[in-house]
Amino acid sequence: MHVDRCAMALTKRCIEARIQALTHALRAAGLRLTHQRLEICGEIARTDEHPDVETIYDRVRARVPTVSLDTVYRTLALLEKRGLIARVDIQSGRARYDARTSRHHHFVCTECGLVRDVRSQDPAELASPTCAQEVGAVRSIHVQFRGVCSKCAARNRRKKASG
Amino acid sequence: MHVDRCAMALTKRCIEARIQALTHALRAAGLRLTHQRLEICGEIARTDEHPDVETIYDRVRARVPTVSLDTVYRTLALLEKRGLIARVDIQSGRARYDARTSRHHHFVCTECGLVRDVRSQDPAELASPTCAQEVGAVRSIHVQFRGVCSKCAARNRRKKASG
DNA sequence: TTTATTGCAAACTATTTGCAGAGAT
DNA sequence: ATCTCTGCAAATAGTTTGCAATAAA
Repeated sequence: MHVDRCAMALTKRCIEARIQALTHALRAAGLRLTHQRLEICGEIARTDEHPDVETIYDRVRARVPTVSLDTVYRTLALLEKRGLIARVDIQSGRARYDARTSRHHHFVCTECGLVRDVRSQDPAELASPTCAQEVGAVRSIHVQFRGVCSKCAARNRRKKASG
Repeated sequence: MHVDRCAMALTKRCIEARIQALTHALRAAGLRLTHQRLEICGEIARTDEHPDVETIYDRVRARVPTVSLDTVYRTLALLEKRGLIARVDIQSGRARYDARTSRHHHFVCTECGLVRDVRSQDPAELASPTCAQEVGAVRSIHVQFRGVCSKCAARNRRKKASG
């Protein structure tokens, strides 16, 4: 019997739990749980295919024909801001270029946008796991460490102290 | 004496080598080494701050006032296509959302855009290296394995066989 | 009732493309 | 001389925003 060690299947239980987590968090924050938001939460919770905004919009529209694309954008942004869902692919709408061709990672400051090269210390870290290899042929590995750079952290401390 | 084990300084030698690599590759490919392209290669080679297109444009314009933004875009795209420089941040101009909150990585198919969750096998893999910690406080780690999914690979094989 | 949320439309940002003329080989 | 490359301008894609109307609490 073949056991897929990498499978991360989505059970009904799991979907329900996700919807609960999303809706409860909204309520707890004193935000309104509108019909639209409920359906958007449902769609994002019920899939693992990392849909883009347009796709979620289309699916929600099948249930709520009057929903607007803007509302989908706003709701997803809201959920992301609260850490309830994650945005894949994009940091900002801006491409940045790097002439360094050797393998390395990037530290990205989420406040000022600073990008600094980070040498990978552990060579093994760069080996693509068998899970990824099962999905397809891995050509490159991109690692981003996101956080707040020391400059921004210092600025924040100053602001806090003075404010 | 403090030794920065993570420093990746850019020496004059290194910059020259980069420019050589870029310009030679263009020539070798039978492409024209225009004044504009030379300056763009120079700017991208001489920095490690991962400038965005607008920034490169501004810098090149200081030397070549008549250069257009389009040319900068086109040249960078050309260099990237040939694997001479790398694009950071962006896969496509499209955000995708993920309701899974547990730590995991992503396999991204560069042909069809498929995104699949990849469980990280090695827990140590997720530890942020001290190099990154020196730049700032790491809040999250994003790992993307880019390549061609098995479906696309199969389609490519079929196309090749029939064509 | 109150105030957050919605839908519309318009604005905005980053990027791409068609085309005629300029310039590298 | 040839044919790629450039600059212009317009188009496009994805996303955000202002505002009056709507609906959740």
